[in-house]
Amino acid sequence: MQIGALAKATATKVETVRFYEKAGLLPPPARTDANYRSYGSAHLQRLSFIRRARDLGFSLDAVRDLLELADDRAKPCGAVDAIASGHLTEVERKIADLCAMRDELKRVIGSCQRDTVADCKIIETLGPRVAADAGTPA
Amino acid sequence: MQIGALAKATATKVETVRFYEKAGLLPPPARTDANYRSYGSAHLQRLSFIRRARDLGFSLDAVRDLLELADDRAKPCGAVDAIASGHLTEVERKIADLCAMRDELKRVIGSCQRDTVADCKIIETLGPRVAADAGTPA
DNA sequence: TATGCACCCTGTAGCAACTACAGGGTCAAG
DNA sequence: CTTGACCCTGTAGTTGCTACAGGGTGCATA
Repeated sequence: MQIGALAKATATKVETVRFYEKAGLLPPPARTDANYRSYGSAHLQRLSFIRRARDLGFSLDAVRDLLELADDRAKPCGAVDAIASGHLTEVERKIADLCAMRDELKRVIGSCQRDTVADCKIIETLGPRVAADAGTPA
Repeated sequence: MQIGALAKATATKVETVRFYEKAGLLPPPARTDANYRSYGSAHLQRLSFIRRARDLGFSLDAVRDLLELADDRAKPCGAVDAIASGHLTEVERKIADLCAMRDELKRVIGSCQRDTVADCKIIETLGPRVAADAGTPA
């Protein structure tokens, strides 16, 4: 299987496959006489794993750790759980941050019904209407 | 006002202030004899504006556009609204994506009560249990 | 006066996680 | 035998900073 076929099978760009190899996530495959990468089903499985983990928002570092754990079937499952739970916490934090942004944006957008920037509540909210005194500017 | 004071007043790092200047968000201030940047209240206002917009998640490009609009008080307010609304849509999309991630993560994490990676549901979910056949691997 | 320290300067390199290109080689079909 | 689709390496770009390295400035204190 050439890199293009592997990429297509996993909905990944060819450049990204090579990037994962360089990043140490995907082991370097055998090469043909023409120096083309030649992949087998083990690579397909591994890249699928990487894609799924990335889709769940795991960082490349986390994916590397998960792959290492997955490779040693005797390792304790708790380590996997710890990575996933830590990531879940992080995702929940991001959601909370974004929800706060969303609420504030909605509040700000809803407050403006004027015509020009001079009266715009949005601009007003962003920059406090301090007297346009320059102090010691330029 | 020196760069350090401006930075402190806006909870910004000194390097970030210089970065905003290079990025064209903050106009270059006057310099002292020693070539130190010298800021006035106009700069303080502008940097505050930038910070607030950034806290709301606007990109630097969007902030640049907002600043341009804010500078011309005759401009129509609708342009501001368009930028903010577009950003709100984007934020809502991100929230939806993250919530989907969170739900899936919770599902996956909750499903595993085993001891080792061999039985771990999390790993199982990430890599489909295809027979560990290598096909034409290395 | 010296010297130490906090502050300032420029310019560049690094982070994540790719993506895109430049400038080539390979291979099968028409 | 040429066209096109594929492959190769290596580097630079993206966003929004952050962190140096390698200097200069300015004030207070011993």
